[in-house]
Amino acid sequence: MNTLSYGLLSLLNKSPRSGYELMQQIQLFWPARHSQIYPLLAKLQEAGSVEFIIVPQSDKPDKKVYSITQAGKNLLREWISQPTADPINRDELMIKIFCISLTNLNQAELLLSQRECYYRNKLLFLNEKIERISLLAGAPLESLSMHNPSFGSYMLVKKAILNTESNLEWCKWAAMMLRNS
Amino acid sequence: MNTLSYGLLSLLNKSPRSGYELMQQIQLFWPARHSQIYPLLAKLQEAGSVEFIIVPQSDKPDKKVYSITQAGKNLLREWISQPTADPINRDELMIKIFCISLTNLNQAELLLSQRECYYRNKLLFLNEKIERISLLAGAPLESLSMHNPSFGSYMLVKKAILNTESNLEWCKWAAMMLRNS
DNA sequence: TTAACCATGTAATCTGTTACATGATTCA
DNA sequence: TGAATCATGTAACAGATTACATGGTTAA
Repeated sequence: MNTLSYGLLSLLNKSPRSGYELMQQIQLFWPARHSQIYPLLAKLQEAGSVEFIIVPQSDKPDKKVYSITQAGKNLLREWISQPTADPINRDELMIKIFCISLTNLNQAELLLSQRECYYRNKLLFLNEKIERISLLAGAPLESLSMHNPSFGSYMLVKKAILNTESNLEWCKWAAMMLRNS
Repeated sequence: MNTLSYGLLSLLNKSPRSGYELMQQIQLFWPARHSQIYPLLAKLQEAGSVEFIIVPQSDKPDKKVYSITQAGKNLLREWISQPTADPINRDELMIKIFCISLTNLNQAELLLSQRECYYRNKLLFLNEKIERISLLAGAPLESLSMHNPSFGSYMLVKKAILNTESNLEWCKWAAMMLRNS
């Protein structure tokens, strides 16, 4: 059981999903490729933490829809009470910015504007996401209770939005610092 | 040449350092252990990107002090102009918060307060760091030019501070959301 | 007709963590 | 006396990425 396994269980704890859907939806809090997810799902199934049914589809390929078992829920609950590892952030851009004096102003401005664009798109995506959560929750988001099924998603997306906004702010500040050079 | 290698080169581009010092100083932008760094330094040296001298110390163990070579600088400069990978963030806490409804309010509040404490300490550390940069730079930080040797560090620490503040903000907001449950 | 999306899987490789190994100095 | 810091290295293992493999549908 590694962290990604718990991530998969946490999604399945909300509702049954296929491996493909899990792969798409876990990106926001634990980036992973399908080649990592499919073998883990098989292991979780062998261990009795999840089970699946094959759902035939006419327009698309058939899919395996996984559900969490009671054993899986217990595992997840136990894990929550164990010590939490520190967050890990790795960003190539910060290395490049750190030694930006090796290149010229244009290069530096390009790097920053590309990243600003990335964060802008991310914000658009996150705002769409929060609107979808709002519709699903059926209540004003600010008054959501911990037991509302949408609560977890809201907390997650809210954090992603705050972080992305602070990153955008930094991009603008950094570009300004460059222009004043 | 992987990203960590460029991270090491970017530090050596500022000034010569030992493997041990590199290990400590790279944590802020690319977390890595000494067991990853020492073999990479050996490879970089074989490739002619860095060189080292052994500096004997009386009170502490002798150390290898590495410097970047011209070839290393060229490598680094070329790398900056190549496409930049998206940033990667992984945080166990977000998985736990996502399925927090499995546990009780106390558990949830504990998780958040522990993380808040972590971010508070990080902020203290970063503020100390920025003061040291300020002393070193010998000029008001807000007017630092791109070619000042402290510019890169300032950009880096500034981003870390903005991010940590936004994370702290989220922690407080999330705790409030819980209390209103 | 070409690319994108849906859908699942395995193999090879690279990256990162934990553990093993050694040994001096300093501080509580 | 025991823990922490300085200092460098290797080995084993776990985690993550890229590439290989297959094949249908849909929209530009």
